[in-house]
Amino acid sequence: MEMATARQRNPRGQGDRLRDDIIEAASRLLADPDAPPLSLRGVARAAGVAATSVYLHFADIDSLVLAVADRHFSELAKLLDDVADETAAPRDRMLAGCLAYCEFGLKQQGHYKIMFENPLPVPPDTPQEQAPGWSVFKRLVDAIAEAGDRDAPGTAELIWQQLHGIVSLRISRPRFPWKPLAETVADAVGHLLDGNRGLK
Amino acid sequence: MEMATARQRNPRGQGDRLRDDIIEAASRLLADPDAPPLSLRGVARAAGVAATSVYLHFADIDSLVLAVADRHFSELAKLLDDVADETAAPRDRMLAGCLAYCEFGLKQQGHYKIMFENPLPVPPDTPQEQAPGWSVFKRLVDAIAEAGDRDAPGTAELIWQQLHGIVSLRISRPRFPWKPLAETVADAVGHLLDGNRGLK
DNA sequence: TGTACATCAGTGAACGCGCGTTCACTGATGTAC
DNA sequence: TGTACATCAGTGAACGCGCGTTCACTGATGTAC
Repeated sequence: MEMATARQRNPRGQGDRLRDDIIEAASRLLADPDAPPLSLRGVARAAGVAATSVYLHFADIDSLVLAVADRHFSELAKLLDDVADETAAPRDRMLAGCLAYCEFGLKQQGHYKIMFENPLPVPPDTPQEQAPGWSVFKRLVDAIAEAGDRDAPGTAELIWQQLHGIVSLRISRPRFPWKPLAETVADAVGHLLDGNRGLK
Repeated sequence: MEMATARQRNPRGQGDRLRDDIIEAASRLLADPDAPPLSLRGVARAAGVAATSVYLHFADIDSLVLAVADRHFSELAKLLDDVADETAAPRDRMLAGCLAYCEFGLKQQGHYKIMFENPLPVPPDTPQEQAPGWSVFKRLVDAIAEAGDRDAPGTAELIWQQLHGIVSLRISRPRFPWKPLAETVADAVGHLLDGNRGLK
């Protein structure tokens, strides 16, 4: 029964603010990685609004989930940019980005699952560069290229898969005696980067 | 409306056969990675049995899901043993096991998700060695040790995470232009094994 | 040999609940004349 | 300046459905005497 405090109606011309509130509410509900599947009525309840009001902004829950995911992809991209700005050496910058990715996933487990653990309901003819999360992957490729790797796209593919495994398994196996996160990430990336030709 | 053909009642003393049929039916429903959440009534329907009959063998769906997962963990362990028996050289054997793990996950996407993509409803005081999937992880550690790695548990942790990422992302991003599976696995494992100290 | 009884392997009706979706409605705020 | 009307930002009742769970029940098969 997580009712929001009573809303007052938005002023004229600002009806879109409800859209934000609904995304916010859905995001709150999805934060719990073990949350039951999102329901339209549940979201409306959490947003403090009539069930039917959700229809004013979203055709169905799928497009709402997509909007939530989009929001968090932007958030993650911004986070990665911030981290990159704070680090000078390209290789350290790349590593810091990888660690930040994992920390984001482990702090926001429910959101991470929405973003990366099932196919998002995107139209089937969407080009890769507009696929959800593309901007995040692109940042990884660029960081790896700047770190001097001779096959940045290939290495990025490997490293992304490694990082995702690190996050995903720690979410699904919280009781496994994992090594400390920073150590694991540094170790894994160190091995995968540029074939580890004695660079480390 | 996927009704099974009409059942006849099991003979006396063989009531446990329904238990198997229910697990079978649930497994069938869970094979689809995009299947809606398992429902008790759905399983009963698929097993061709009254909804209440599920209670004769399972207290709730959680324990049914656990039974399904257990079954597939055994199946995967056996598969890995079979693969190991067919390969002589320790390093090749290890690599073949890794590839088999990924192929299993990609062929049985729904089951893989149940097994590895969320915490299974196991009692919180279960020791690691009885955690679901432990036997699979143990096989990986052993295979890595036999391949001559000097830190088999540590390397196994890294490789497991890598393999899981490979499978999980290919399930959730089916339209991403992934490299061929065997190539990716060989490449990743080659880098991670024993610090890749020029062994390859 | 018969027969009463216990057990086993399920069934079927009924309940209350939350869900997605529809439809007509409300009431404040702006705009045209 | 007044007033009719349009628009905007939602609401509330109602529907049919599938769900988990309860409860008393059925009917075949074995067992005791």
